[in-house]
Amino acid sequence: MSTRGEIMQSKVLAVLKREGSALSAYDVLDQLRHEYPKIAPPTVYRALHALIEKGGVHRVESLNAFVACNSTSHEHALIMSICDDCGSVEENAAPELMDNLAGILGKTGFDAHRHVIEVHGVCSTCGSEDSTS
Amino acid sequence: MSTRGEIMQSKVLAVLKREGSALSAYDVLDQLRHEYPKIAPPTVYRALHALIEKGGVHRVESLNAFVACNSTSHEHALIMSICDDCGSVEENAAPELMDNLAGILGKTGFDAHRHVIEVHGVCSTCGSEDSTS
DNA sequence: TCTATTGCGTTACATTATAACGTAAACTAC
DNA sequence: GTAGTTTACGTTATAATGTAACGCAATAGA
Repeated sequence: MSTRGEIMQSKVLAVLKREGSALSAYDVLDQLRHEYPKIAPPTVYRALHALIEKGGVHRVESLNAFVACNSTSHEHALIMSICDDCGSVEENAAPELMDNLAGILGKTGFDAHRHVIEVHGVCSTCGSEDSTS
Repeated sequence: MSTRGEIMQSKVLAVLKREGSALSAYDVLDQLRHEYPKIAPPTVYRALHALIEKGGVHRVESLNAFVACNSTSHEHALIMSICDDCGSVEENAAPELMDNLAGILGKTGFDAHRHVIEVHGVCSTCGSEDSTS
């Protein structure tokens, strides 16, 4: 096990954790440039891919962005609630929903490998604020 | 009501329908170049956005691609099953699953506006084929 | 130490998507 | 029908996202 890549991975993860919201790979890149002025996209993407493998980071497909995993139990299929106001991303495990989904797809003969469940809307914090724009 | 944009929209939709699978905007562009040699990305994206508004086309977020809607009833929230072997995309309406999801999110105070439910895997056709690679 | 492996830095490029602007088509009113 | 308005088009340019490929350097194992 090489520990070589893990320095960069922990830096990337730290950046993502500092924000509660999803960041694009290039947002992460910009943050890391302070410490590593010559860093380039492949380095960031390599770290992100490794972190996704490990489950420490999730890709938000509908934003082309990345977010630190903050679910206590590392589920492999979860619901992501994305607030279009403030950008926050919440994770929810919902085993019954997954069972339900598996049932529906099972009937069609589809063999599911990966689930992307992303819900866009307004989080409770933003929703309860006065909408005095 | 201008009918002006609809010519291009119907061309784009025709291309997407000819394939059962998801196409990138640039795949569509290449197809249309036969008929419109000078067509450029904004034209295709404009048509795609209009078609998505109308419900004739869905965006596949996890592929950055587009697919013609083939569900009989135009549901506004559906499950897309994406075969990673052959690229085919199936739509399934699942009202109970949506209710289930709404229930889970309702408890968290999240107000859902748009659902992205995409399942990657292997379709029944590809799954039943001999895997003599 | 020697060697194999792995991931890094770097350059370059591929892919996906949009901004901005002038123009032409279609619609509206007269 | 013609003037004014709107709308989408074509065009150019560029932004944003993501990867291929290569040589090198660090680590691991013998």
